[in-house]
Amino acid sequence: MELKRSAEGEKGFEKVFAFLRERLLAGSLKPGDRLISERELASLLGVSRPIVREALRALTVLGIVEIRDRIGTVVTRPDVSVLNDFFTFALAQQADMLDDVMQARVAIECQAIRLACERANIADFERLQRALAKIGETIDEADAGGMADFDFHRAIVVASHSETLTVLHSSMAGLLTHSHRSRRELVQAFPSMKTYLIDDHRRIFEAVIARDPERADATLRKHFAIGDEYRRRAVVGDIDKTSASG
Amino acid sequence: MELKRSAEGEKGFEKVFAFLRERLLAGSLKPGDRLISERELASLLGVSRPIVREALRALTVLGIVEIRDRIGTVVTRPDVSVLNDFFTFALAQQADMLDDVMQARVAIECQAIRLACERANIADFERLQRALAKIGETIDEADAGGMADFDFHRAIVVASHSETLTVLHSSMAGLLTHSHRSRRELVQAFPSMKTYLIDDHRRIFEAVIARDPERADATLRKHFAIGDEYRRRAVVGDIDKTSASG
DNA sequence: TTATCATACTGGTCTTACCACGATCAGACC
DNA sequence: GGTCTGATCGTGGTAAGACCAGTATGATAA
Repeated sequence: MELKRSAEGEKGFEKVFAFLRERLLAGSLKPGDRLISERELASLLGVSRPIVREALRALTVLGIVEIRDRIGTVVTRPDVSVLNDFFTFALAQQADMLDDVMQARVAIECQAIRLACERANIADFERLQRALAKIGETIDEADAGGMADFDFHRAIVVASHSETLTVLHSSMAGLLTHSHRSRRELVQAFPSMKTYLIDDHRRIFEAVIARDPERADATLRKHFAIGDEYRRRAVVGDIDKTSASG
Repeated sequence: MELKRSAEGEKGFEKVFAFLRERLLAGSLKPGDRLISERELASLLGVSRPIVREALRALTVLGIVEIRDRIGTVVTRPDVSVLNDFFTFALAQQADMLDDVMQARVAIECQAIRLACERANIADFERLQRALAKIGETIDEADAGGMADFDFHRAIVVASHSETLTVLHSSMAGLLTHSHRSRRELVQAFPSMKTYLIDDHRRIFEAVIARDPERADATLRKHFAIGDEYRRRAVVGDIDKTSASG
């Protein structure tokens, strides 16, 4: 009983969580490792099994460990789903967050495309090219078109070879997929969007090929701005077909 | 046939979690609301209290609810700590992620400063000015200097008035604080860093004041690039300072 | 009316116990 | 001797009941 006070009032759950976090952060617990059993952990830290399970469950939702039924608890590589969950909940309670998330997406992609200009390899180029072609093929389809659009943008982020940027971008994917689709549905309303979508993405692609970060960033940024403009026009019902691109 | 098992194999925890998620996503549970007690929830869903606590704990680490001792469980506004925890763990298991996180930070800040140029108000300007002054005052102190540096950058993000960008930036704060400090420790080694730090931040400030997104972005980006350069030089030993006691 | 206190909550935790299944190894069979 | 089989043990998954320590609230006493 007296050993419990290992760290100033840590209250059971905190104790277990801190214990595991320590090992995980210190690196003594690495992905693939199997934790000791819940019972051992419980007796080791002087807490009950339910408390241990609370801590393990907490680490599970954080994507740090995975509880395998009748097998044990193993450390996993950090997973994106946490961020997905978070954004899902966050968005549900703050609908106005969508614009915010969009801003974050722009941030991530514009940085990613700069890195992509430096780091992209042949495979990345090919993936981008395929995505670009797909955009042209599916220009008249809302669903497939939105998918192709998203794939292209994801290819940019992947080409940055930055795990963190990819993770962040993916975490917003769920939310933005909807955005992509609704944008695609505007194609029928704005014929000029076809050229906008195709030409813009082609210009972006070319900038990456040219390995010109500034141009790529600027082009991508303008691409987003024009997309916003279209959406704005759709909202106010200002249906026309002027210019585009630019 | 039993109602308990009618929920398509949902295994207790999943059942509770799904139940709460449903309410949270549907909006019937909003921030500030107090959930029913654990005991009620348990009997309502036909599970035991420890299971309910697992689910509540899961929501807690996701920053969705807050369990208040002897008060109850209340729904909170989405909190940053989730992302903090995630990035902390993720980084611990992938040390090479630090550079990646830095890239993400650059992404967030460069986007934030663009928004700040549009949205910043007087209070934001004042906060930036104070942070700028602080940087000058603490130029010779590693700890306080690093703090002032970070405060300035945080002020930029805050001035963007974007919740998501702020959240993301904050989530990387913990990791990057260390980076800031070590960078500050280079000041003694590179006297030229003093002018770099002061002048750069002043130029960034001025660009925001001028509400010039392009210039602000470019200046901030250059600021980061120069910082990288200093760090690179320090790594290759292009200096000869008190190499010990680092 | 006010102040005090008993009581019925709340969450926080522990304990014990059972289940179903995977892993393992001993023994039986080939 | 080698292989297959099966019982046992350990694992996670869960239930039920109990206790503690505070809080909130109401009733009672001043």
